[in-house]
Amino acid sequence: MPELPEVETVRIGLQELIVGKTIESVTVYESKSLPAPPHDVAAFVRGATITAISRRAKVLLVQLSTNYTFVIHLKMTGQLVYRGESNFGAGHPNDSLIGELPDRSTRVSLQLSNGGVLYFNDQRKFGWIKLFPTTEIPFIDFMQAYGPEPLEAAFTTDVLYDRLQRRRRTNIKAALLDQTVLAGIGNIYADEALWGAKIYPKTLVQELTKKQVDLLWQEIRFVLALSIEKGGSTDRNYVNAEGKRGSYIDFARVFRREGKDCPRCGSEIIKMRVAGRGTHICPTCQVL
DNA sequence: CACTTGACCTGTCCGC
DNA sequence: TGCGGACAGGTCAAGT
Repeated sequence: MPELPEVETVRIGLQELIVGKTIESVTVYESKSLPAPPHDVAAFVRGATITAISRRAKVLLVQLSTNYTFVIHLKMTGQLVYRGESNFGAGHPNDSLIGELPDRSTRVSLQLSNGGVLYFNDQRKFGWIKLFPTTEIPFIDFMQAYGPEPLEAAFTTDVLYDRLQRRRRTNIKAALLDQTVLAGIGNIYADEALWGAKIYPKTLVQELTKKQVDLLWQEIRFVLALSIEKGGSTDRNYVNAEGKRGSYIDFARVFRREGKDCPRCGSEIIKMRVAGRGTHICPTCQVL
């Protein structure tokens, strides 16, 4: 579900809503979602102040004053929604996509000292929250394996070209979804960027010209930045920290637009299967 | 080793 | 309406 723009949108929202607030208690509705002895977690975080929210790849990091950090992966259907102050005890905002909380997909909640509550909802239970000592975070195996952040200045077109060399014999769609090549792209933005660069998703990485990679680099940055501006994509479950939807999907050129016209050439967009994932292309613009 | 497939879960949608 | 099957934005372990 949430890819880089969605996770970044949640991060921005949480930064506004919960930084500086103190954790009073933790409620675990589903132990799979917070895989640790709950008593330990509750004891470690009680009384801790939330000092910063950051993001690496699709992972959110909620840093606490006690030198511990919550590491959170939303996977396909995870949501982090804050309810407090203005709407405390009064149901929910009218423009929120979700209703009264907790609901049946609520897995964990954090009660804050101001009366606000942060809810972790996750319909499919793939997502998780883990607590780590802050100093250990850079050494966690999956954190070490992540490729570069595509929106950082250090991510040049040459960096993309070099990173792609580790998956020369697979197709470009699978390579873009590989978080060790570059971090943060998922199914939506892989399809959108490949359409932008006019690349057929089954093209082998080793067949791509440098010129194609340059264009792909540009399109990756374009779609990710545009989506953050639009508050991410709400196709099904995704909502931001206020429970509101994102609007990138209204600007999508191919994703979930099968049967509709390609905005560039007017051909009918088709859906196919690549790297085990539903893949949307313009059969005229994107050819081998 | 590089790469692909199935499993993890719940919910929804589509065809019969 | 009911029921079975396919599918859904991510990532691993297990398979080839």
